[in-house]
Order: sequence, then structure tokens, then C-alpha cells
Amino acid sequence: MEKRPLMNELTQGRELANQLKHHLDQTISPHTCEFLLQKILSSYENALSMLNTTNVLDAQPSNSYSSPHYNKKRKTMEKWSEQVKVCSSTMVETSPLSDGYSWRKYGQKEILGANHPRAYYRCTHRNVQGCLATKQVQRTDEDPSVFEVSYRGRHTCIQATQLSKALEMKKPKKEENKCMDRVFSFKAYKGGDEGLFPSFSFASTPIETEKLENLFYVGCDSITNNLQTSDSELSDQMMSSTPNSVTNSPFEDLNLDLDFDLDFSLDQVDFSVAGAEMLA
DNA sequence: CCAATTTGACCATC
DNA sequence: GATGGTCAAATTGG
Repeated sequence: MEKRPLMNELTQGRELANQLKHHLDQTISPHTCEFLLQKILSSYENALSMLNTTNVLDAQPSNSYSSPHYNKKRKTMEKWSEQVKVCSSTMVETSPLSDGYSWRKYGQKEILGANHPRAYYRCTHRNVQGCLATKQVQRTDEDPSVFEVSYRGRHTCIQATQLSKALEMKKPKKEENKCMDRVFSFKAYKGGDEGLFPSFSFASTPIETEKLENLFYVGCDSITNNLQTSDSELSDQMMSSTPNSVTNSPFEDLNLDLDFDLDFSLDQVDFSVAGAEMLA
């Protein structure tokens, strides 16, 4: 197995964690904090995915994900889950509970033995960009403010979310105080033979949880709506800007992501945002 | 009017 | 046959 990409991801995660630690000594904006945390999580997830992909696909290179022989059956699609605990001092119009992607709900089901129904979401761009990522959201029995979120498949679509996040940092909104108090606690997730994936929960104060399931989806879109071009425009841009260069690697979205903002240290974020604005 | 959600029906798997 | 996952027509909402 090629060690270097894995080392890079882990090193990146360590560096980001160090940055976060450094910034925690000072006053750090919630956006900066969230930004760093997201990057750290991405790095670790990326690294773990590499390990997992190697096991599942018998040491194929990472872009084997996109090969025509890649098994698209649900059984072999990447799967991981996390628990999200919701909190807020006030009920929020725009939920902070987005995971950076836009989802469309396509079903809901009562689950045997569970007190709460399970909601099914798929990527908004499924039809246009063929993105097969899905997720399931279900309120846990034990704590109604904790949601189990299961993801299946990686996003192969291009989302405007990274741009929006950058812009959010540039122009913080007033509702930032409503953001969840996020405390990450890593734990191993045993997904049977699916391998290990990180799971984390957002610790916070209790909240009225009515309709919060929907916020998992709405939150993202409400943030990104102003930025999102239509799918057709987006795909046109893809075609014209990156002809013959689409790899469909399982990590492509992450690579884009990393290329976009990790080349800048945190102190240079404003600079990168300026660039992002020009793109938008 | 269009797009997202709801919800019962249908399908696949065990 | 029971259960979970997806489809798609109907409904809702901006």
C-alpha cells in the first residue's frame, strides 16, 4: 500500500489540530473553530477511508473507486455514521446542523423497535451529477436530542458549500451565537466488516427538538442557496473548465476541498475568500 | 409555478 | 413473510 497519501492526511490532521490548539488559547471565532474542526475531521476520515478502501478493494489505487468494475452495490459502498446532539439556546431558523452537503429527503420509515422514524436523504445533485451519496437520520431512543446520522457513499458532486463556508467566515452572520456548542468526542464505530470510521457527537445543551430532523437538510440549503448555481450551469462549468480531467476519485471532493483552502494558513483565509468571491 | 416534502406502494434482502 | 430501502404521485410551500 502506498503510505505517502495516508501519511499526508494524518500529518495534515495533526497540523490542523495544532493550529486549533494554538487558536484556542486566544479568542477564536466559532467560524474559525468550525472550519478547523471540519478540516481535521476530513483529514482523519480521508485517512481512514484510504485504509478501508485498501482493505476492501485489495490494495487497489484510490481511484479504483471510479473504475467501471467498481461494485456499486450498497453492500460495498462506504458506510459510516455519527451521532449528532443538537443544542441551542434559541430555536434556530437556519440550522447549524448541516454537514456541508445539500440533501433531498426521499423517504421516511418507521423502524421496528425504534421510537422514532428514520428519514432517508440523497444528494440533491443525484440526477444531474450522478452523485450517489445518501444518508439516514434517526433520533435515538435514549436521548431525543441525539440523532444517529448514517452516511453511505461519498459525494462525487461539486457542492457550493465550500464557497459558502468561506464566505460565511468572511461575513459572519448574526446567528453565529446560536451555533451549537460543539464538543467532539471520537469513538470507534464498528460497522461490522465495513471497517472502522470515526464517530463523533456534538455535546450541547438540550433543545426543543421538534422538526429538527428536517434541519439536517434545510440548514445546508438555506446557507448555500444564494451561492448555488443551477445544476445545469454547474455541470456546464464542470465540463468547460475541467475537460477530460474528471477522475471521480472517491477523494476527489476532498481533494478539491483541500486544494481550495488548505494551501492557506488560517491567517490567510481572508485572502482565499477574496479569491472565492471572484469565482462566485 | 416550480421545487421540496410527504407518504403509501413497491421492491430487495434476509 | 417481515423488515428496511426506494419510488413516485400527491401535497405543500415559497
